[in-house]
Amino acid sequence: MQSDHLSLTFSALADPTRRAILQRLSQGQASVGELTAPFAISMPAISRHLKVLEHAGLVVRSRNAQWRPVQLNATPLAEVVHWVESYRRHWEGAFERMDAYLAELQKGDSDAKQ
Amino acid sequence: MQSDHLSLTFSALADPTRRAILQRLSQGQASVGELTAPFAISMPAISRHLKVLEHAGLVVRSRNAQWRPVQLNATPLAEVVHWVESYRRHWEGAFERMDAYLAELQKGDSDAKQ
DNA sequence: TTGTTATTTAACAGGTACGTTAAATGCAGT
DNA sequence: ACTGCATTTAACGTACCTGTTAAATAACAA
Repeated sequence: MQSDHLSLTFSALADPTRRAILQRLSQGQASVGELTAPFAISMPAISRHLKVLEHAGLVVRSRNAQWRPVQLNATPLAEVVHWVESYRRHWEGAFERMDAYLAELQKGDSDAKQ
Repeated sequence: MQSDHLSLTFSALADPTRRAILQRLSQGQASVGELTAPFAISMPAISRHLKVLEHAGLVVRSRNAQWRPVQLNATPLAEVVHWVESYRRHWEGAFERMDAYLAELQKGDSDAKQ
């Protein structure tokens, strides 16, 4: 496992089950049982996923009797957005080039038809 | 390895060597040898990292004599930003609560001093 | 053809990820 | 203390990740 924070966050997000858990939590806190229900995997497996998310700082846990409610903490995602945003000009550049290319294609098309 | 695109992208980004490669490529295309130089790992290892990045669509490769130039393709990052942005209100909410908390602390502080 | 350079593939090792089932823990109620 | 419920930990298997070195491949140059 990586120790730098960004790697930790990205690898936590790299699993679709964990992203689904975050999505569920974006609607409010939930118990481990509630989080397990929608999936076809065992509760221990979900418990491990929660440990990964907690270690990445993406969820926080508390205690309420025998329940361990899980709550979303989205703050590490700000770091992700910051990192990704530094590449924005590159993907926007690529989209523009694609647009120009498609426009050129279309132009060539209508030229051909005339 | 995950097959859904977002998982593929996130796990490609979860490695600091691969992120460093992307950063280098944001300044222009490079050969495998050039990409290997700054790191303390072997060229086959870099070659494998490039395969992962290519599989995630984050780089594209071409051929020029015996060189295989690598070029950044940032378009998959648009998908990442889109996913992460849907959580923006959550982390901004958290920051606001933190600000309010700090303001409250400071207020309590100056009250105490008077 | 032969040699040189750039890169990839093969074969291997060690560590990590993710799932399972069974046992342990923690808390509440009787 | 005993029972029941929610959750975690333990033990295990399988597969994947990341690195290594040595061999294979591809393109050029003589």
